[in-house]
Amino acid sequence: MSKRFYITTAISYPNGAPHIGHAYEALATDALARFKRLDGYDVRFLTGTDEHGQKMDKTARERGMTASELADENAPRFQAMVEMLGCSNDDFIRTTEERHHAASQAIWTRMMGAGDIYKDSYAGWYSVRDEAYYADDETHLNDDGVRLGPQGTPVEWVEEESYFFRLSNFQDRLVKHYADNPGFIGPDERRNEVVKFVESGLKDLSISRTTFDWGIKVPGDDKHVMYVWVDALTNYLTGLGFPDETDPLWPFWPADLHVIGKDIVRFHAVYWPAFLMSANIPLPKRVFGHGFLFNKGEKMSKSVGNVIDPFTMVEHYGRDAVRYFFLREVPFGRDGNYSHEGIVGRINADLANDLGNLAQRSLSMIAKNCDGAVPSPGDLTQDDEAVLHAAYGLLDPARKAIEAQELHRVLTSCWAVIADSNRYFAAQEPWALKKTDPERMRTVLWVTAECIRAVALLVQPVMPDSAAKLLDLLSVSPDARSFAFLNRAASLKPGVSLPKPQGVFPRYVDEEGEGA
RNA sequence: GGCGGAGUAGCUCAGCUGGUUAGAGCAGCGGAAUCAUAAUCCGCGUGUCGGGGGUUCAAGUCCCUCCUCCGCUACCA
Repeated sequence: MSKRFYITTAISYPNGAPHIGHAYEALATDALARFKRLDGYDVRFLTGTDEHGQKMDKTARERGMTASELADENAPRFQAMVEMLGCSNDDFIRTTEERHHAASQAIWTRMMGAGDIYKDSYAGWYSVRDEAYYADDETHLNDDGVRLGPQGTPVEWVEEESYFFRLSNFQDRLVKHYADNPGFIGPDERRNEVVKFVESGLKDLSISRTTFDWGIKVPGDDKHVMYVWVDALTNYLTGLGFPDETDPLWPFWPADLHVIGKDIVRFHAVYWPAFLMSANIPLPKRVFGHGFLFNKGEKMSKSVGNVIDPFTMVEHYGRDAVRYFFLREVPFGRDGNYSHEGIVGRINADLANDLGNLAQRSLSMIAKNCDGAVPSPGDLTQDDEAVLHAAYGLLDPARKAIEAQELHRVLTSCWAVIADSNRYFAAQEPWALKKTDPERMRTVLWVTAECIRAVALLVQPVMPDSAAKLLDLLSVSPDARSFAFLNRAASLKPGVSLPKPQGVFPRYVDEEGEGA
């Protein structure tokens, strides 16, 4: 039985349309999932939507609809986005589904049973304008005797009955877990922040609300709905059949990797493990917080008008190009920038010129000079061996990079081999060998095709469609495309006929009058 | 305020436990080649490594200090 690998994205909050940040997380996670699948793992990849909570309720009211209607309107747009991006998720969960209500209530009951949930009242200064509670020292009295919050808005003292989770009891266990499992939170700067945060002391967490009812009912107390995060985080369990531990999917738990945005690291690296400890469920192995995307250095916002719709983007540049751009350009875990110029640069320089043209120049020589079949190589020279060695040598470092979610590194090293191959091709001058030494020409073409095969195999996770086209051009059988074939033993068989070469990565040409 | 991170070529960044003339990619300039998607290959960088001080035979690389920027600092998600 192959090794299991359970990977998730955060679930998206569908109070609006999907934006590029959602797309980024989904495509990156998909690339990681595909990599693991190609590397022989039995992968389960879950994504979905987080549909409860006050914000959904509020947005729906503003639009004169129910939260449920709003969720039903937007959730399909997220599903469509994931599909449009070519994501290979095995499931798409919506937290409004019955299965999820059952799972959330089950984990609640377990935490309650462990004695970690108690009922009390939540009291504090509440600003209606800010929709936020403030601590005593965050407020002050102004000259009129009115108490104001940090934003300068009036606050009032409110008390709300609430269930609390004894988060304070988990401080030591969490700190120990971070120390014992240095890979639990990535990248390192995020772990640092979380550890310091937890070490500075944890307060119990209010985990129910009575001020609105758009949520999952607290078991045995219908006045309360669960705090959205209790519900949202639990989706990772629901996706595997929890609480039915006889579900065939349950063995995938604990999750190998939760891919999330850096803004919600705390929920995943502090609250979530504490909930699981309380419910006596094993902890996920790793939580990775990726960075944010900026439009030419500016944060995307509707008011600035620089929000990019992922659908538009993919339609315009192509799915694989968009996937490649984000995963190559932005070191995963850091913030990144995108711009029309940046994307076009990657499409033309990396895809069309470096890889696309390498394939085209070598494959068209094979088509014209080798009867359209894989050429038969003669003895290999040191130059041949060197470039092949580099190509076959891509896999091990790539595996290590993926363990740390460093997708960009995989691509950088692939392109280093592509550059090697172009240099090799130019230095060997097969077009000259055609007249002087046809056997040597065939060898050079075979070696080049092998390099392309290796690279194509390894870029499959990032550009599934384009990589498939490349492998088709090399007549690589569909069942010979996993990483188990990324070696010399599986090299191209001389004599196998090849289809007529055609461009895989078209060059991007700006349309007339198109702005950046 | 507290904690953490970062300031290196026009741009984006590598530079681990201090040690030959500080590197890569992109952009720019010049050349070669013509198999190929006008793609490819070769050559070209006098950078105060944020400022100042210090330790050392030797410091982007350690210590001190100052400046600038960024992140975290719990109940919207």
